[in-house]
Amino acid sequence: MSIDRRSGCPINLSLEVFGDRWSLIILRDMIFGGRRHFRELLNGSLEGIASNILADRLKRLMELGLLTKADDPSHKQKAIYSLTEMAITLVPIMAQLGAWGRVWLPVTEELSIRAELLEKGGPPLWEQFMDELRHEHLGAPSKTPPGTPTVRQQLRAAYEEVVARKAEAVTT
Amino acid sequence: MSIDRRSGCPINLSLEVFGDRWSLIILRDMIFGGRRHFRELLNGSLEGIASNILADRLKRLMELGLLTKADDPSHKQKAIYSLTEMAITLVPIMAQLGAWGRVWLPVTEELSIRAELLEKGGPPLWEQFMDELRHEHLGAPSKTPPGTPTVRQQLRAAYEEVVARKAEAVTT
DNA sequence: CTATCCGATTGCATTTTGCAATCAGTTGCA
DNA sequence: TGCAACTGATTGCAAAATGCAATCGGATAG
Repeated sequence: MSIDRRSGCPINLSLEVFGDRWSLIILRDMIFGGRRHFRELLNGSLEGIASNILADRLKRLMELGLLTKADDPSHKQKAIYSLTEMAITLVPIMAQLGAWGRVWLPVTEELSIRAELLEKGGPPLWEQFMDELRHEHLGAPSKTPPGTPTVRQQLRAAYEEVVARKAEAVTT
Repeated sequence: MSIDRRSGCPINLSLEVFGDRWSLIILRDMIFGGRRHFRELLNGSLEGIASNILADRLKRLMELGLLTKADDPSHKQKAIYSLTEMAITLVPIMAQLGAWGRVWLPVTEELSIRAELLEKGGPPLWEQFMDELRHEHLGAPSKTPPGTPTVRQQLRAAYEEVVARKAEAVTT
């Protein structure tokens, strides 16, 4: 499978890669949610993707060079999906999409806190995050000093904090 | 028409707005190509959009608050479409999409030179461009000093330069 | 032995898209 | 006045994509 190439315009070609309702959602869950397995992506996604669509998109994203698949050594039937450098460099796009959506669309606070953190951190934080993803998915040596909290930890902590605050607001 | 709201995630909601093959192409032609009329969008797009799809997307983008429509005083049948602030703030997303596509996809040089210029100019150039779009589409006073070449002029000049150089390469 | 989990695949109904033809009203020109 | 060209669309129809539920054979845990 390859893209249609309706034109050689970079924006058009980018849209041909992930200008559909699911490809970028899957990549979002892998990048920000840390999901690597079929079932994690199937059941973990808030939006409820169908299994046939998920299978099709994973295949497509592999053929386009955004993902790779490998056997999970812990389980003969499990496949583990990894992001390629091509997919990791989508982080700035994700950050901008999140920032725009947060301003203009009816987002929920729990889910937009990550976009806010990513926006506030700016390009340096994006770089740190991409470095971590290269470490996780490509086995690259991490350049961040030991002891530094990972971006994913920060994102998770920010999310938990909002959820806890909301729960408290209900009980009081 | 409103979006489905499969989830309150900013990235998901952004995708629900322009996660299809045409909406962002139309906005690209309006933003970078300066097109404001139905026929300009129909015939000018490199990708060849069908008229029914164009009509549908224009309607949808209006309902979502990204475009407005007004009568063209010069012609009783002409409609002129304008970008809203919501659409103008897509410029950073367009820039990132273009930058990513330029690196990873088989873009043509003529069409990617604009993405390159936008990338090199960075956020300050994006801001200047958005200011110009607010002037053109919203009637806002322009903050750029008189005499400064507009971003669209720069984009056009860069494009012409590449085309001319290519033509020369053929004849020599 | 069996219930559960694994990554998918199948069949089918619904929705979206692509394409060509066409619409009624407006305009420019002879 | 007449007529061709142009305006923003709309219609009908075929093809493709999507959504949904059920199911597959193999692997694993108890």
